[in-house]
Amino acid sequence: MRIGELSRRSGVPVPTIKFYVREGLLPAGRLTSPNQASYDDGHERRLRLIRALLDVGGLPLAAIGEVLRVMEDPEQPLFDVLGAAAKSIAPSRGGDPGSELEDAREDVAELLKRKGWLCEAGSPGGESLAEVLVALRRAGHGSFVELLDDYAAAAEEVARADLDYVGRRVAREDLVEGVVVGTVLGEAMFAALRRLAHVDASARAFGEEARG
Amino acid sequence: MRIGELSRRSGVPVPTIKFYVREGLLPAGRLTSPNQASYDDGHERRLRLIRALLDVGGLPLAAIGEVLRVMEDPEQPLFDVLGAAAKSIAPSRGGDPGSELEDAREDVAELLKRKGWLCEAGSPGGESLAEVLVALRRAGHGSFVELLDDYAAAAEEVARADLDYVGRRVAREDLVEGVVVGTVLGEAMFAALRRLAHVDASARAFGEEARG
DNA sequence: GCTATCCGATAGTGGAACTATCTAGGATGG
DNA sequence: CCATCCTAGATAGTTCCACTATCGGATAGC
Repeated sequence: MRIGELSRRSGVPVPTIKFYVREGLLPAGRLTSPNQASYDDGHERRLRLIRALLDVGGLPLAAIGEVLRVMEDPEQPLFDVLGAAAKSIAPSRGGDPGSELEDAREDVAELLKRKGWLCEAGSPGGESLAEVLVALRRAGHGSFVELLDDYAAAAEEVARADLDYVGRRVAREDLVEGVVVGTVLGEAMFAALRRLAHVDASARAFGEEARG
Repeated sequence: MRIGELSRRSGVPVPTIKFYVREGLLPAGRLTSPNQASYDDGHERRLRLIRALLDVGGLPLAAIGEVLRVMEDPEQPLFDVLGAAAKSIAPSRGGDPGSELEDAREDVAELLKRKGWLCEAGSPGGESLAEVLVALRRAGHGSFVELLDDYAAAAEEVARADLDYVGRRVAREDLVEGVVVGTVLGEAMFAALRRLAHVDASARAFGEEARG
């Protein structure tokens, strides 16, 4: 197919497709003549993945590029694919390190020990968590961390479900994509469900009269 | 205190504070003379909240402004504060509505019925969820929705914990802030925990050798 | 009086994600 | 074989967002 059809099928404008090719997010089409190229289903699939990660996952294009590069490389151990997906999500906010972050990192390490989780506190997730704890304290809501254990228990459940999902895939390509999609879109899915659960929980707690 | 000290205490540059005042995110200081103003702890607190929502929550300033406006208005029912916080998070992506979204909305309605949740499918959370389902299907990972029920169960747990947290607050101001912080930063906290849980779960499933 | 700081206003910056335009060439129906 | 539309590749421009810089006065505190 030519770029016009790819655009029609995927819903992405032609100039945007060209832009993604320039940015290295999408492989160029196979040239059939100096100014004519053909695209296949792989391009369409890739394009849909990019849009999903961008629109729903909210990842910046640069992060999407990194994830795709790791995904594509068959040399990369699967473990690193998961790591890359996780790392790309982290907004990587900068700020003065300070002792607050140190304290938070210790809290994270304690949590991991308490739960017996097999991961280091220095991993991307651990760093993100420490940053969240710092932000909570700086915003005057340090007591929110009391919910850490409840949250962790729920996260464990979700992670089990996620792993079950990717475990069902056989081809490496599918598996890798499953990890990425699961990590990124799963986050959005859970966030939406959590908001719905909030509505339900507060309707039950405060009663229907709170709506009027 | 004057703006310089506010800046030092909060870690936000003076021009940025002025910018936030211009944008209506932060009330102006109390003028003590035509070109001199004084700021108090409330300003500092507000500033920390803005930075937390911006840096960790990733909310755009416009959304933060809306949330703050709802928070400040004592006329607003608490229920709406939660709604505003939830709505602001939704990335509000636009695209052709299509029948895909209709189908997804039905799936959401079915889920709510199945779980017996007291909320309408048309709420912000429901719309977000429907959009995620559409994105999953468009990306060729429609089977990921099989995890919906597991995710929903975990979301229920988290929501219970959240409500417990805000329920402990007495003053309306604190309560409202608790809702906002809980909604926004709680999401980031859970996301980080989920990534840690992924590492743990895959370490257990694939064994330690997967690291090398 | 002197220097650091401040107020308010206006204009400029840099990054992200496109979008527009242009040239030169190819595809295709009649 | 010609008119019309499509295409590749290149360059430049746009929009939005979150700041950041600069300026002309005025004030604080010694």
